[in-house]
Amino acid sequence: MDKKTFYITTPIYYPSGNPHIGHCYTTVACDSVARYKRMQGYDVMFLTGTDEHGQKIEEKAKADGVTPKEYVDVKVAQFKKLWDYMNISYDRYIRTTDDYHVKAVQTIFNRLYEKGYIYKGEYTGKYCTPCESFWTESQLDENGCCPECHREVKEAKEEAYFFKMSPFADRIEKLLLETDYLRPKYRAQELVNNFIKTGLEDLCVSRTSFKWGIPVTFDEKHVVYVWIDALSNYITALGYENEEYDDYKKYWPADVHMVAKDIMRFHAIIWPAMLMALDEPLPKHLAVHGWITFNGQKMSKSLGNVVDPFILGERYGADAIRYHIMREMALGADSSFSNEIMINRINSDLANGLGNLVSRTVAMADKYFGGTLPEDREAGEFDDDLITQAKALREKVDGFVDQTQLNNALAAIFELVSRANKYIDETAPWVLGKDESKKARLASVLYNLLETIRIISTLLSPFMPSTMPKVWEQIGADKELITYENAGSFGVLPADVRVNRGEIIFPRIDVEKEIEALNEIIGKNAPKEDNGGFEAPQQLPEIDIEDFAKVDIRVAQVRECEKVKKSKKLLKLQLDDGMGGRQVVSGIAQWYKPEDLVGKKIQLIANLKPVMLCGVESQGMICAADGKDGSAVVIFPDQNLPNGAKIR
RNA sequence: CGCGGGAUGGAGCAGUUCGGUAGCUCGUCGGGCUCAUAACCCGAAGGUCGUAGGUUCAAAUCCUGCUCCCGCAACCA
Repeated sequence: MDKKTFYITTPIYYPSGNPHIGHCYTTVACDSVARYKRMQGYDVMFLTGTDEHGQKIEEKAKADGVTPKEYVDVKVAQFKKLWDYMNISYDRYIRTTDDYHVKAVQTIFNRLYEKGYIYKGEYTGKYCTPCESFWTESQLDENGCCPECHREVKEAKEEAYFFKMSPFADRIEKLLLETDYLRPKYRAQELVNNFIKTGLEDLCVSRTSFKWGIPVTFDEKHVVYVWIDALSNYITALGYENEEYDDYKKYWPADVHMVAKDIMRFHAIIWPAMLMALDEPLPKHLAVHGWITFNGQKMSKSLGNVVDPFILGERYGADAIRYHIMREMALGADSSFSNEIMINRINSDLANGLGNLVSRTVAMADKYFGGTLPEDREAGEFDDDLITQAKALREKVDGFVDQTQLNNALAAIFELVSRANKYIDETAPWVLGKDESKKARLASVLYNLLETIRIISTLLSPFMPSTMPKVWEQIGADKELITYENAGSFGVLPADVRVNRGEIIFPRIDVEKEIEALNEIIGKNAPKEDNGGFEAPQQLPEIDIEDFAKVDIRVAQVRECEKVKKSKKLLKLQLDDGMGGRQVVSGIAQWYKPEDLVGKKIQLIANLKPVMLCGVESQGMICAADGKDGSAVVIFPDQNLPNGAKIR
């Protein structure tokens, strides 16, 4: 008799840096669902991995003076170390550099080509000759120039293979709007409006501008561009078109792909299109979650250090981190993360709520009965309410897990924790303890509490796998009693259950001291490691003095300044350049108000070819440095300089 | 008018689908209890639900205008 299967995946992460708390988010959630499903008796396949090709990796490796493979090997070890640390129970780890994956991708690519879904065409984009890089419109800087060197880019063409998307537009629209594939559903409208109604563009699936990728077998100068390489991991890892594994029939289609919202688009549109082209079944659900924001800002590499999961885990335990992440996470929405929020949550839910419940219950069993409950019982008035709620919990949690609403699942569990704490107050066991004739009643109360804790801890164990066994030890629950089946019934522990007082499960944390300690760690680590989060960009190729002489930089004074209406980044400046004045548009509106600039002297690149930005002409560019948080900082020359003075 | 999300007591959020006394967590204040990790339980204060109109017997909820914030606009979870 075959067990029902359940296949869940994380995205394959891009190892261009070290893993941070953001990566934990998706992975921990998937792990909890995977563990829950295993507990329910499913045959679970939980896949995670790394997406190891691409230009950025190639560059990073070069900068470090190693081969791309050497580079990713190191990073992958970091990822795996983090997953071990967070108790991630993945069944399989796929690397896109794995041999079997490479071959399978080539097969898939060839098949799509043979079917006529892939054709050779030309990729048109903005090309920066000095940097030898293509950029998309959105990657260009505020002046429409190369984001690396801020020089002008030009339209250029490159031979490339394309994947036809349009044949699948209708089916994808239906998938998004009429099925429950996408979670949360409300994002479907956005996708359809933005991408399908505007016409699905064919997708560039090969590149010739870098080498670190899977070669196209029939055209060796091309490598497979990210889509077909990365997305197909979900099936190659099961053995699709390869001999390494043989689980495709068993596990596909996936039950849940979990992703963060920034890659929703690829999983909501491109991935289904690929599968349709291959005539393979579509995954059942795509669960999209938001980002962890830190003090209102999106997580970034530099902030990643601030909430280094290893440091946090060391101080509070992996389970506490897991709990916080999942309790905070709502499907689709962002959730804020700060050390203070996390510590408060650990204190109120884990220490005060659950930990203390276990502690006081076990302590009373110990104190009044020497650790072993007598078998006499006497029911009382508050019992039914508690027992009913306890027995109903499993079904509630099941529902939320099936909807991948883990925050709600945890909320439901902790409602019962609250109920149990209240029950203690209602029944006042310490009063019963003083009256010899109430021993049977007291035993009932404590037994009911132990049973409630057993149910709670069983259902919580997929979320907090390393601490729940400690709870079982303390409440005297034998391992074989901890089952999903038993979590739905009351009265499982033996009547003469024996408890074992143990160490405190979730110690209370002193918020102020802890924040201080963390800040100290951050203070020590951050600047040393990376110059306050700032990485100096690579130096550009050498130029001679003639090249420099071509650039005409001058002092100019801002006469008037106003926002460009249609944009949020642009300011329109009227300058006195000593040559009759000119208008310049600059993308600094996020950091400067018009009144900050009026009257100031600035540095003007005077001979830059004029461009239209948001319908406004810009006859030059003003000099600004990149701040470490990505801001622009205008360089102001001395006020005494005459307008039009040359800078060299 | 590129697309979308949001604006609810001090903070963070739910409620808006199918209008009918505004709810949760944390925090604050008062009380209770003492088994427990200064934890637990009860109670209270605190919101004209961004703004201006409209529909209605009735609007946080439906419609319209406006303001502010945020995300996305093809490759960092």
